[in-house]
Amino acid sequence: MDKTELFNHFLAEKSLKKTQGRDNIVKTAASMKGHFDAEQLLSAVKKKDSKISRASVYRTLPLLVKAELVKESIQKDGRRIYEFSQGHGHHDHMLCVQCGEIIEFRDDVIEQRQKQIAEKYNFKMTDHRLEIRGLCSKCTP
Amino acid sequence: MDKTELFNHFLAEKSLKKTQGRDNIVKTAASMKGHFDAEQLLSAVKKKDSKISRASVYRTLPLLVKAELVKESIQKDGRRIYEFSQGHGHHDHMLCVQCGEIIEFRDDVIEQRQKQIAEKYNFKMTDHRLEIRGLCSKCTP
DNA sequence: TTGCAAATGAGACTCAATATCAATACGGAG
DNA sequence: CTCCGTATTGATATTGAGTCTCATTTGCAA
Ligand SMILES: [Zn+2]
Ligand SMILES: [Zn+2]
Ligand SMILES: [Zn+2]
Ligand SMILES: [Zn+2]
Repeated sequence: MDKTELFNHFLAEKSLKKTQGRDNIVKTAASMKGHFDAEQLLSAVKKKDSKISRASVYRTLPLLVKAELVKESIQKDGRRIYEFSQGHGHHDHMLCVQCGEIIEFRDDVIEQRQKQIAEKYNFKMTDHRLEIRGLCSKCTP
Repeated sequence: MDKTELFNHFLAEKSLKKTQGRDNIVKTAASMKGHFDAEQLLSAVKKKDSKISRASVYRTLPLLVKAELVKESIQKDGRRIYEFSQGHGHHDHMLCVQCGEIIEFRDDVIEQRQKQIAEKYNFKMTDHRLEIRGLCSKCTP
């Protein structure tokens, strides 16, 4: 089942309607390489449907996040960025404050440890976000 | 050396001036319990000096962060929140999405592991942020 | 004290994100 | 398939945290 279909199932489950706008948005999001923000996605969608509105993109992005097709993260300046989940599952980020490069990683020790910590506090973890900031190898003097 | 003095030293080092406004802001920040945002701090400072401007608070907060007297974090909605460093050092957060409670924790296994991951990528970590989201014990059905 | 750069207050401004609302399009009932 | 109620949309106004501007004030060193 491909990503677009998955989204249609999600819409059906939630009694939301399958519309041309939403379809264009998922397909475009799926075609984005790497990280993008709402405005970049809007521009991209406009190439297919010049009448799409900014509001529709801003309204659809949270749906894609809920459907787990898109991952949202928040930068230091508070702006939201997204990336389409190309099936490579959960991962965390290292962000270079100099050149902006984003390195993705996944460490099972950390993942596991978080579960243990949550348990210790009787906290029911739904998700988490780990961002390591600093300088990447290219930017280290 | 108390926190206010520490800030004065910081100002001197950076050739910044010690002013009444900055003094009121540090002292007020130091008296804040738990987490607060810029507007809450502004209100609090206004009780001592009704003429303090929003801009001064917004200009001073980054100084407090640089001076390591205040810790800044960014919420899921992009807003910045702060907390005065009562000397209890680095810690990460668990945030209850239901009631908003913030649980602080520190886990050395995770702290250590992050250093190792950064090293593996020749990444020079300056700081990091880990936020675990979910439901606290009081909000679990 | 004097002089000047730094800092301030007040408010204009920015810009991502949200809200509004009339017009439109979806999709289930018939 | 057609009809109808409602979810969705586009266009635009509005919000709100945070930043910028600039005339005025303040700190501080000579
Ligand atoms: Zn993780
Ligand atoms: Zn870099
Ligand atoms: Zn940590
Ligand atoms: Zn709770």
